[in-house]
Amino acid sequence: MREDSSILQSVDTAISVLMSVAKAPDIRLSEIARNLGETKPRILRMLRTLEHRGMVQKTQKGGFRLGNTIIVLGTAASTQVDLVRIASPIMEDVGQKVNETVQLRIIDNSEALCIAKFEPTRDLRVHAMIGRRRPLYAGSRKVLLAFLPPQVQQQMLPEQLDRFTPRTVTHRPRLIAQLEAIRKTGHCITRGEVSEQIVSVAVPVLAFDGSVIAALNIAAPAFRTREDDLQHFTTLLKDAARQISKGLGW
Amino acid sequence: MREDSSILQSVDTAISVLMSVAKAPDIRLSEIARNLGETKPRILRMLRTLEHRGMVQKTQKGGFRLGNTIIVLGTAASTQVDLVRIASPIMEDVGQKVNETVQLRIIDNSEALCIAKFEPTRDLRVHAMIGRRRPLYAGSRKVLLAFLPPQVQQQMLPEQLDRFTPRTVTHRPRLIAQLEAIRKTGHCITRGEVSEQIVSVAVPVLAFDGSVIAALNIAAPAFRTREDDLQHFTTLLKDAARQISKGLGW
DNA sequence: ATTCCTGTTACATTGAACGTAACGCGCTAA
DNA sequence: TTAGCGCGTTACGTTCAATGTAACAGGAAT
Repeated sequence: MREDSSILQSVDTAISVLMSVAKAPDIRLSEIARNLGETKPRILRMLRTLEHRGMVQKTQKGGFRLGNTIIVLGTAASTQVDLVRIASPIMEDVGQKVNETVQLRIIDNSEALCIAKFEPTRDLRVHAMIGRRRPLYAGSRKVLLAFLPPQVQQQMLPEQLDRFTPRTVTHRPRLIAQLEAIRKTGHCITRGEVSEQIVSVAVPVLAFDGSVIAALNIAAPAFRTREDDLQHFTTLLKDAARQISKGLGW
Repeated sequence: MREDSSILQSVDTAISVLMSVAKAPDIRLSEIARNLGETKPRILRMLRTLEHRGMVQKTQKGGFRLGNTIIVLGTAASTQVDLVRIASPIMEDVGQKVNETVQLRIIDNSEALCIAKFEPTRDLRVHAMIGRRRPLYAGSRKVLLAFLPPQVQQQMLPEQLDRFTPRTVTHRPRLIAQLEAIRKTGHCITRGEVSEQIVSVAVPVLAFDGSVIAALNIAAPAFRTREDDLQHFTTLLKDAARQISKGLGW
């Protein structure tokens, strides 16, 4: 684990502070310091600086939460990141049609990171959350792995494949075989690999150069999803992914 | 202009770099350095650090734009900042009813800052933008000034009140008189003070302690807005503001 | 071939950022 | 009441992280 010398430590830990506040609203100075293993004066200086720029703000209780500047930056980011900007209306469209949850996920730091979502208004639905990270090997998000060179796949996978449910694939050769199947069919259907009673269909989204940059998926409660629904989902997703890829210049 | 000693300069300018990227997508390293009056190696280190954490990312052209981490933080901020979280659905509701643009603005750094918006789908509509800053004295956003102590009002106003249109109020005593009227009626209607042919109605939003923390407004093209529409807007806005204030604990 | 941009690296200097220690304050418990 | 413990905060002397300078390589335009 070589620390890159061209990284500014104070900026880096200021970002860590920001992430701490994002994760736990109303968090206190001391707790941030404890979590990050830093001294209180240091974190105090960080928070003062961040507050001065509106990145965080004090709450009535004396804790901290994210500030207005972050909202402004976040809005700007949504229009700047091509993938999110282009995919959002298309995801909305698919979501309305199937009345189920749609998510867009990318590989980030050897994990799957949700960067856009659509949730239907019905009472019982699969919950999705922008910013949530999950392992790459469990659930339909494994499409993200499928089209990578085998060597890179290995780097992305942890030593140990943790089990979430009885259906989680923790056997490496079995996973490799599944990836092969995904490459053949161009999509991935999983049932209850991460949460019981949830089925998910995912397809890859291609970047301008033809590489896989994201996975687009529909997740739904198993009890109301029949086999022909899954076929329908797959068709819709493949079409949507094609539109997104086209928007990205592929 | 004393520089506060408890502010970390490298973090502070890293935030400035972030703002530069937000303002101008695809901006290049050299341009950021030029705009901020910093050296290239310094900005290079900033960008490397920010990129390493996903706050910015390189574009195909070699420039920089905001990254995925900012999207994640922005989403978290929207749920953490009470004002935005509570106001959003209410604004949506008002916007649907009147089929015109609704905005929520706060005072930030002696300017009005838009932190939430609703835009109707119709072709001709008033454009709104989260993050846009405008002077406090022009247009219906002057409600933000109306309920401040006179001394603070003076601090918020620039030396010179710039003119946007023939209708912009640049005469200080006239502005003071208008603020008095706003305090009496509890709302503000302006016509073409910032852009010709746009009318705007705004009401104050009260925080948990009864202070004015935001202005909620509807902006519409003048030609399709009759006098009784404005009355209708005012009624809706006052009701919406009351709901938001209640949600904030007032 | 020359000029003028980029982005980048190397390195010696220095002051910004650091940790330690101590403080005041508001709790809760004794 | 007193003691204890957590909080946020301040002051200060030390030090190494961050800095600017200078020089470099590559590309585009002249």
